Amino acid sequence: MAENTPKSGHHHGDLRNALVRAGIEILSEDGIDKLTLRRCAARAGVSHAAPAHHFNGIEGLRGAIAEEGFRVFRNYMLDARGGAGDDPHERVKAICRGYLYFAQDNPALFELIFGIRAMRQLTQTLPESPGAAYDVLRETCAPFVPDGTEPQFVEAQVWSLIHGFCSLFLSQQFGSITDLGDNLGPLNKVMSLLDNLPLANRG
Amino acid sequence: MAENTPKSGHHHGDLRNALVRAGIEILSEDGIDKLTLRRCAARAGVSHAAPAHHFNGIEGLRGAIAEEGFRVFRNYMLDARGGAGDDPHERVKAICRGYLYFAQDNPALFELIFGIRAMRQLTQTLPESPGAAYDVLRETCAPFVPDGTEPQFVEAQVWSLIHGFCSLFLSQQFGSITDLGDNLGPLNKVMSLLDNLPLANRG
DNA sequence: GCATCCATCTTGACAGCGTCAAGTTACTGC
DNA sequence: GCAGTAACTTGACGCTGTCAAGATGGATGC
Repeated sequence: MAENTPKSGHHHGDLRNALVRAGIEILSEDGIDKLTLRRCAARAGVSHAAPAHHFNGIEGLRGAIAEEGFRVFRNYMLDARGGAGDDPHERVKAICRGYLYFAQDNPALFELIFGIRAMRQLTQTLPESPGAAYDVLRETCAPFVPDGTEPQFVEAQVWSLIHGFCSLFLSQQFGSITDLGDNLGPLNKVMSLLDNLPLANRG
Repeated sequence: MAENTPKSGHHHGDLRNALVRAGIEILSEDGIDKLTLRRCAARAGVSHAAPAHHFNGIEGLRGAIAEEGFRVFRNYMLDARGGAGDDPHERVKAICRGYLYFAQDNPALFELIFGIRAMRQLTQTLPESPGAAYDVLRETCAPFVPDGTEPQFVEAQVWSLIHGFCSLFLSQQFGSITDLGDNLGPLNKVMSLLDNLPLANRG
């Protein structure tokens, strides 16, 4: 990332990436409420108005951080799926595990990229990042969509289930059944709804 | 509501409820970003610092509005379930329909009460309101939980599925398949995951 | 009937926020 | 070496939540 534009060394050199990095640090240390242009500026050691110049306002900064967030998110799913075998059901459950691990490890980042109005805006203004993450879902769900039919339905089933679970998990709605560190029991139980997902018989 | 404390007519008489009402109006007219203490004060015709006195800060105001939101939310589920018959699967799908209708009719209120950190806080500081709504889920899921076992698992399955669906719906992730006003096709398809939910055989 | 108390609400101030206009700095192209 | 321009600073503005201090007026005690 930092090697992307190393030679554009005007004053700071790589302020844009420094600000994104500062923002991610603030997110994980202080939470989403403390993610402000001025705090990012202070942490990067520049004036209070510098970030606005690079990102065209707070929404631009959040978008840039979200891009990085989607990249991390996608890697969580890919890593989890890499450890699964070839069984299609197992692969779906694997990306869901990655989804949950990402939420658990990066709660504020999850909130930033999956907040309702944030997500709506992101899919419109910079669709590539969520798109690349969605592709992982699409590939993994492919064995379940019959040839010639729309894939969105199966994808919506899987996505709704895991997204709802993670959102409720982060807001501590499963307090009594998910307060253990890596007890995946509740996740597995919820995900068992997908056990009956029929495989498409391909011609 | 207004009749709850009619006699405490000091200066304004019922400022607390007036502020909650103003807040709900602002939410539906201008969105969650515009819900501020000062705007509520202005709409209610009082000084800028009056709301803080009643609600002990912005979080208190949001909590009071959320209480009302949960009441409305619960009624949406009850209304939908009232129109369903006795079939347990149909009743579950009915409350999910109510869940979605609530989200559709009150997107900003949905965001207020179901935002991740908001929800976490609400279940701790004023658990009665979300609790009353949760009871509707619990009752409706009861036919699926075997005697003597924990009900949380089935509840988590249903809740995750519908909560995820509504969150993604509100953030327009199902754009191409849910842009019709009352086309419940996508919801029904996603909810069909629950068709195989086994009924508990009661002794 | 009157004094007192106190909850209710107002006023004024403060720091932090995003944003904008104007100015300064330093690299780049010629 | 000079002009042009991108990068960044400075200072100001209005809006936000919060706090301290003051004003108001109904309720209570006598």
